[in-house]
Amino acid sequence: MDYSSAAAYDTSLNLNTRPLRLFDDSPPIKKEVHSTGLIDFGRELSAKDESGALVEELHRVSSENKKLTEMLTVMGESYNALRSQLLEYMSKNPEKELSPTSKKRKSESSNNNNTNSGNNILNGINNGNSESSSSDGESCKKPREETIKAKIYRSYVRTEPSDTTSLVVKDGYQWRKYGQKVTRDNPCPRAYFKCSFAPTCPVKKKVQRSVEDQSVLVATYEGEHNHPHPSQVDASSGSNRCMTLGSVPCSTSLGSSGPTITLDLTKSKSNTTDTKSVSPKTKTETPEVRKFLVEQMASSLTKDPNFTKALAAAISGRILQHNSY
DNA sequence: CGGTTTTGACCAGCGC
DNA sequence: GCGCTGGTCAAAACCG
Repeated sequence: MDYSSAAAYDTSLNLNTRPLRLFDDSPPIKKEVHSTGLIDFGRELSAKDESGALVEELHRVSSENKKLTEMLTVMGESYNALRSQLLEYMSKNPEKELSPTSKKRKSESSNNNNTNSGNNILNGINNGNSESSSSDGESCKKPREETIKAKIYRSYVRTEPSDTTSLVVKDGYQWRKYGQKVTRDNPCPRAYFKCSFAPTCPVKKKVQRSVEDQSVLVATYEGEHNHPHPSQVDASSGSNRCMTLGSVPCSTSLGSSGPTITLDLTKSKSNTTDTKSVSPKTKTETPEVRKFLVEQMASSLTKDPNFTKALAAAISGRILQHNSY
């Protein structure tokens, strides 16, 4: 997931996580003092200007805080509205939604159609419900079908544009590749992985490049890990391997244990330009792809009821951190 | 030497 | 029944 693509739709929060710039190496106040040549009064003017600037910054931070609170409220309302709509729709159309077909392959193809249309922004939240419902009606199916009951998640990972051959999605887990296949609707091969961290872990992963934008890897996870995350087991390795998706600073991961969201608030605006330079492919991808990526990201964020809390805590923590200096 | 990757073969679902 | 397709298996190759 790349926020540079999201920026095109102005979904970024555009947060000023460094509101106080008074202690930078080159504060504008001192420059102004030097430029006016009032060296004798510079110290006094600087103190007055600093206090004035402090008040101004305080007002600005307060307004931003208020703005953020409003945004969080709107986001929560949107989430609730979206969720109620989904529940209402599912209650009205249980047979359509829960059991599109009784056949495995058919259900997946319909799933792909939803993905390509870009309308189903809730895709990936919990396709397992529909799958399990469909398989419940087919109890005579072979044991292999039982794996369908597992939850299915889909995540999108942008890779280096120059790297068009790798099918590696770094999500922190250990995967063993057991197959590769070229599918009909996509010239790029699809790789099949099994979780090798635990011998009994049933989770499988399919990785294939997007047809529309080959710099985007589509990873489909099936099942839930029956073991803790490797980063939690091997804490010494640390450093959030799971969230280091290539060089992308911000990412979403729809893991089986629930969505894990990282907002790298430490990145300055200058770094966002670096992100853009990393993925010049953004210019060539279609608006549909970008819109879908944004919708995927938005759904990943809004689906987590704790997201607003975490976001507010992170922002307030950053502000307080800078205020304490 | 053990784990991983590659790759052709095989199997099962589905449409005609 | 047959062909197409996706998913999986398993032997060989590869690698640290």
